[in-house]
Amino acid sequence: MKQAAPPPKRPAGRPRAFDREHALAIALDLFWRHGYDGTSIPQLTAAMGISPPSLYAAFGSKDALYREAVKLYLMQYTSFMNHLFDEKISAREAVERALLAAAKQFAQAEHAPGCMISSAELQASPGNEALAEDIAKLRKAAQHIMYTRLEVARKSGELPGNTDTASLAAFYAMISQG
Amino acid sequence: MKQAAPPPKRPAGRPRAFDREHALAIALDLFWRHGYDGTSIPQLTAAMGISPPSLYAAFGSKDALYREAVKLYLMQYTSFMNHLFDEKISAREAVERALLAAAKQFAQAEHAPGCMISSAELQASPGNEALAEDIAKLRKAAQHIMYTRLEVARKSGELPGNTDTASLAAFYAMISQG
DNA sequence: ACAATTATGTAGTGATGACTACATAATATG
DNA sequence: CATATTATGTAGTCATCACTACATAATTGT
Repeated sequence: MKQAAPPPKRPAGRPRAFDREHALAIALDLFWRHGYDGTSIPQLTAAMGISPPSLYAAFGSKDALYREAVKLYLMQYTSFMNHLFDEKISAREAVERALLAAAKQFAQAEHAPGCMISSAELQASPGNEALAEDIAKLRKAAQHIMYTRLEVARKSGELPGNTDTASLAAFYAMISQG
Repeated sequence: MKQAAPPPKRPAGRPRAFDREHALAIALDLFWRHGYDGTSIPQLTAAMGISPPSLYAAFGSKDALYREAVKLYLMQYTSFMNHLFDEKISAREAVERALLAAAKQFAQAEHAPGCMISSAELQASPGNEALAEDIAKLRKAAQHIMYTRLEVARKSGELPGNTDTASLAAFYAMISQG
């Protein structure tokens, strides 16, 4: 029970000496570029300008930091998927817009090339199997979104009834990740 | 000057106790699956059934072993590219056949999924820049082959004169690597 | 002022990486 | 048989990894 706590200004204790969000953005960039195993704690702390204990106090572990980076990645760089939920346009147009937006996104030079999720999947090394599986789930989820949209279109007669929507979704997913 | 050396049966010295080619094939499989950094010397020696000194005596270094594995990969698994040099069929058909053969190739369960070269490119970590650059060259070379074939078709009037062959080649390369 | 709490910096831990020194075994040639 | 040559096995080297123990500094609440 917090009693008479005004607006909780600060959580008490010594304040953090660096910007947590900025540090996370740096981690995202490095992980994106070099993968999980390819990015070392010394690299991260050097780029962030902090020491290992600060990193661990703020993020817990390398694994946890990576997961948070992926979360940020999904929030910032996969908004193009929203086109798929726009019911006011046809499925064909929705997919086309999503792919165009994705291409535009991934072509920007300020990011690392390619999709972080699909790149990460190939780099699975022993010891990080749990992480690799979670990443695989994410990729499959994205693919499932497109599959669902295509299924809706097929049932509404917009696509031929015998269209292989699963393959189509896989195909489009592949392209947007290339 | 070798004097009176019959057919050179054996090079003298203690004979190797394992099959070098078989060991190389194992290395290719591991590198393909887990990438350069993701494959450790203990992993390699364990899978080959030999000890580190034997590996180093036979292949020199991890870097050299990887390059040799890539060489084997190119010889064994990129023959589908040959369709592009078949002048008796149209460019469209050549590309189609190459893509189909590539898809069939990469779908086989006995190999690791995807293209070894393009997977490797994303895993570049500091310290292996030289290797990463060489791999990038290989990928660009493969892309250039397809580009050349399309250019021939364009100049011969088979494709519209304003076709963006470079983009087309990139597109097809992307798909075959997906 | 004092206690409680949280962050920081120095320095180090145990594990694992690529790679090798050294003695020894197995083959060729004289 | 002797010598040169090459491979093997044991064991270890040095670097780097993710992670942390510990003392200390900075803040909040009483």
